[in-house]
Amino acid sequence: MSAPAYHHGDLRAALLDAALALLETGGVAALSLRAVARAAGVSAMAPYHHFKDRAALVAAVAAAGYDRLYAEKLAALAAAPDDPIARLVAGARNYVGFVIDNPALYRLMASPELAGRPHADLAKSAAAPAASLAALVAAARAAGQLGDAEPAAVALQLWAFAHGLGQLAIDGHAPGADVPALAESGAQALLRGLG
Amino acid sequence: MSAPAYHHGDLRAALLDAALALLETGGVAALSLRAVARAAGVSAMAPYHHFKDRAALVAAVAAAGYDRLYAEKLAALAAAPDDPIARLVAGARNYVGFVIDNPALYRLMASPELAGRPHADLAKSAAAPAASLAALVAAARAAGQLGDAEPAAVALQLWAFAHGLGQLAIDGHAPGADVPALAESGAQALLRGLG
DNA sequence: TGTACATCAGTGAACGCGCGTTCACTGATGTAC
DNA sequence: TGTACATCAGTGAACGCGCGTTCACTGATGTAC
Repeated sequence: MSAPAYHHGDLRAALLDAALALLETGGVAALSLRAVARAAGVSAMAPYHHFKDRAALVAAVAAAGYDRLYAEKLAALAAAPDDPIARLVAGARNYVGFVIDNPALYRLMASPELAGRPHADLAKSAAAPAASLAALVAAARAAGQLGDAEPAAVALQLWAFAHGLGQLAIDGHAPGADVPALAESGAQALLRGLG
Repeated sequence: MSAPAYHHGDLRAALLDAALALLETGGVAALSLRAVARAAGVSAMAPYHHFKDRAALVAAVAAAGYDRLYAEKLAALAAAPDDPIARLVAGARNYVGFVIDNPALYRLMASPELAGRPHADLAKSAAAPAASLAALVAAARAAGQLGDAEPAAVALQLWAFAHGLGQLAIDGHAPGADVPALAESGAQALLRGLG
């Protein structure tokens, strides 16, 4: 609780925190095992007791990102009282808000570096947001609010819009715009046009 | 014309070609000066006669990407006889097609690596697609096809949709989908809903 | 037409760097008896 | 309660790698006279 103990206590969590901080500072390129260890005040080898290799660390950071995205921005919508379309629109706004608040983390989550070979924990974490989107689209469809549009297609199109808008925003292509408002009006328009 | 000459002839173009090939093979990470030189069959130092440093090479590759995107996919739409909405929809389809055909190149073009400090040639090349989108939106607006929607917002929302759909597709999130068709129907719906 | 010479476009060796990862180790902790 | 010992979580030195970039160089080309 004072002098640095030999055993850290919760080094895994500390490494993930350090990785997140490095990520937002220097992007994915800054996410080296050595830098993370350094930032956590631990020897270069210590992370190997918690992560098989660099790829495992990167995947764990991304998985934590999906967990936060779902918990902070999407989970509440599943049980909200509003009608499905309104919840989808709110979801788009929230999603874009997450991207803007965590640019480097989101870029990592969407990075092709992870698309390579599959990582079990990551796949599980990434599935929650996708499932909540699919459920809302299905609910809207069941309520007759989407005409006869194909649910999987609607979900993909809505996701694409939110994903793209968030990326453009964090890449500096929407200077001065009220991006969350554009997320809402765009999602609304897309759903209306598809229905 | 036969034995490798001391003077290459057009090493700059050869280096850009080699860079493109490396990019599609191994992603941005594979785009090192040494690897490019190696692929072009030239010493590690030769590229420095054509590019100030690695960043300049990367920017030149991206600029070439924007040039191709505009020339192959967008330029013809400016003068096409169809009404503006139809041309915007076709532009979205073409844009997504480009992304799918050139995944690594597109990722580089959209990469934050380039957003850092500005590169004159790159900015010029990137401006052409943006300008053609803006012009089509303005034409649609003038033709009364977009109600009183704000043109800059419509352009950004449409771009976001195409950008996001392309990215999701190349990241493997649209397996089995007819992505260009989704680009069309989504753009159509978005524009209809916004107008 | 010939020659001198500046310039251009390449070479090749070398540097220092941060990286991922290996190896053999050691101190701290927990558990069986 | 005490002790033996397995296991866990850390250390620190060392490796080999590809990289960007520097330096001093050299062969090929083009131009002035």
